[in-house]
Amino acid sequence: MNEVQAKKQIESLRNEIAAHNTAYYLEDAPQISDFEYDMLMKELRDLEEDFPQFTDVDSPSQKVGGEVQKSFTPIRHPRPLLSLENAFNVEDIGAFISRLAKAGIKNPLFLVEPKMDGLTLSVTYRGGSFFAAATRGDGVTGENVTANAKVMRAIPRKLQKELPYLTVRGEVYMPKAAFAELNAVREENGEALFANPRNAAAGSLRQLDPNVTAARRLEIFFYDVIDVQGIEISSQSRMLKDLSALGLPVNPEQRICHNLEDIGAYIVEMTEKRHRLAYEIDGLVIKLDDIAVRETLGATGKFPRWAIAYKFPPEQAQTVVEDIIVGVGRTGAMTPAAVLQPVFLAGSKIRRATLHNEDNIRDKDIRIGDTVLIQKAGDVIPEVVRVLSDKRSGTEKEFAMPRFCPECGSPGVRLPGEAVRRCINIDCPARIYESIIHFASKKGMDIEGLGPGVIRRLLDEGLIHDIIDIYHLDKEKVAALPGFGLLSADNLFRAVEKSKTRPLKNLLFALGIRHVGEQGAKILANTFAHMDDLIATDQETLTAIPEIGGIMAQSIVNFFGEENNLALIRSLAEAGINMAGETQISGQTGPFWGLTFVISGTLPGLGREEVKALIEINGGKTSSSVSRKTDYLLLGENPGSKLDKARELQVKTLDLSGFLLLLEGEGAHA
DNA sequence: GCACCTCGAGTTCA
DNA sequence: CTCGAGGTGC
Repeated sequence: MNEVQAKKQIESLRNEIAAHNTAYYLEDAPQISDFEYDMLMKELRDLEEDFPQFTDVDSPSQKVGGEVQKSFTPIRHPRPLLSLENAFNVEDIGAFISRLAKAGIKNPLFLVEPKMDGLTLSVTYRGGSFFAAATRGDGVTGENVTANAKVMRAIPRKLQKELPYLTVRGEVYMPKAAFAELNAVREENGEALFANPRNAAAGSLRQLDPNVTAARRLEIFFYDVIDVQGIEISSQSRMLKDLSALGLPVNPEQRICHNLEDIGAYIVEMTEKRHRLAYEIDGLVIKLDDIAVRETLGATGKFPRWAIAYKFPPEQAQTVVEDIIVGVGRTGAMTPAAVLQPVFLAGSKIRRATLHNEDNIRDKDIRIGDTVLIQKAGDVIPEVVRVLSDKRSGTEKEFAMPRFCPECGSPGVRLPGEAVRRCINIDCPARIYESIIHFASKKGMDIEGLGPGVIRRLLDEGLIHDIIDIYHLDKEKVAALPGFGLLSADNLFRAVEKSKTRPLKNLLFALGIRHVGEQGAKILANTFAHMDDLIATDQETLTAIPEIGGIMAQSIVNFFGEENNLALIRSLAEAGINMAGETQISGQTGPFWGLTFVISGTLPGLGREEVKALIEINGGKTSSSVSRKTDYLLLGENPGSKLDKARELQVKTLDLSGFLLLLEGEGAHA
């Protein structure tokens, strides 16, 4: 094809796609199938790739799957969308029921529904017509996704009855089959795959371009009325019938239960049945059916008292340990990992699982060739639960921890009383590589664009050998690297330049002094006015600092006793890196003064570090684990074991909206 | 010396 | 998130 033909073809494809895009906005306009639409798009992309001279930012191909969308307008919910307390076993539900009994509720009636694994959407109708839709967001403020919800066929434009006003809450999901189909197409097109239907649904709904949403099959089940004029709501079961009569999709799978036994039986039934459902569920929601009774209960902290969410136990899978390999970390720690026969588990393909240390392998008696049961701890990190020993054939090989570093051959030493074996060679290539990653990381010098991949290449090409080389890179040589250009080399240089002004605490963390982590670095940077003061100090002075004991002090003194390290710091100073400490934030002020927070799970909208900074600015402290001294556990999505601990110790919990309310209200000590 | 808080270090997949 | 180990208070 010549240029002229290509240009013509590209234009006509763009027009055709644009026409279909507009058609999606119009009711009952003729629609092409998802498949045809994708094919048109693919053809356009291919052509644009072959003839980049015709590439145009306005092309419909550029609007799909591009950059992360950030321009949805925030919408404040009329009433906060509360999240539910979680139950992980029948005992938790038992406790929930006894709490109800204690509150004087006799013969309660429960409505139990599947807990859809999707994303919450609130939809508003005015005069019986679709008006707006918003995501849950943090519960108080969501994102306006009206344009996208409008193209979802599962959400009716008009209700069967003309209510003056209705805001309902539902869960958007992508059926398993649609998810599989979508991923198959994406794979064919060489696009990134979605990990699971929920991510696919979320990704499809949160699109700048509603055409993408329209092309995906999204469904919704409604299950709650936030606000209504025109009908009386007396019970959950009645409400579901009413919603259904209005033409809103409602999950037919639901059951009335009278007691813990009923609920337990339903859990058993659904645990088995859930794999046969067309959509994914991650638990069951147990609600008091009677709305009037609910109102006598109200809400505790941030959860309504009248409902609880049961979560299925983590999915487990069987696989075979094909090998056990040993990696070497920044400190020389030799960490064994199981290479697994790839297996799908909870939305991702698992190939490896950490085995922590040699003792763990011995305790669980894990051998190469064993069939093992794995699960994801906290829904993310795979772990070997146990060996299925009756599947042993006798050909399995016992694993022996190597005595020498697999990277450099130096001895690996295990100190008495320690669980890990460490490579003792300070110049071990693996250790240098990991040290540089640590140095450039976010909590370290925060050099954007200098991640593991780039560092690997710079090392391999001999452009860097050590940390200090980062500040003496040759721009032309970087630009000449495969995959690099003038622009990316320039960006890297700018990021390196920017890192020179980081606060001292970042530098101290970046240096990777043993036993000095994020917290330790912060304390040191607040105590010493300058790096030179820290270098000149002695062990005694260090030990006198709160939170710094003998071992940490020793480690710090040792570090600055090494000529290599001093030379590195001198060179860094010459390169212009900031060495001045921070003036301590003083004063006992802020709404959170004296309060300790622990964060669990992922927080929608806000990053963990941002929340942490927010707490500290307001005088509060954050900690990584729940204890009796914890004032609040801040709950994100999918909280892990910290929630169990908090419940055990009766620590108060907050979700993000409750947290923000606390901050605004300044009633933190009430 | 012990119990209990905290922190550090390593980790998986998209 | 989990594990191990350092720091502190009793």
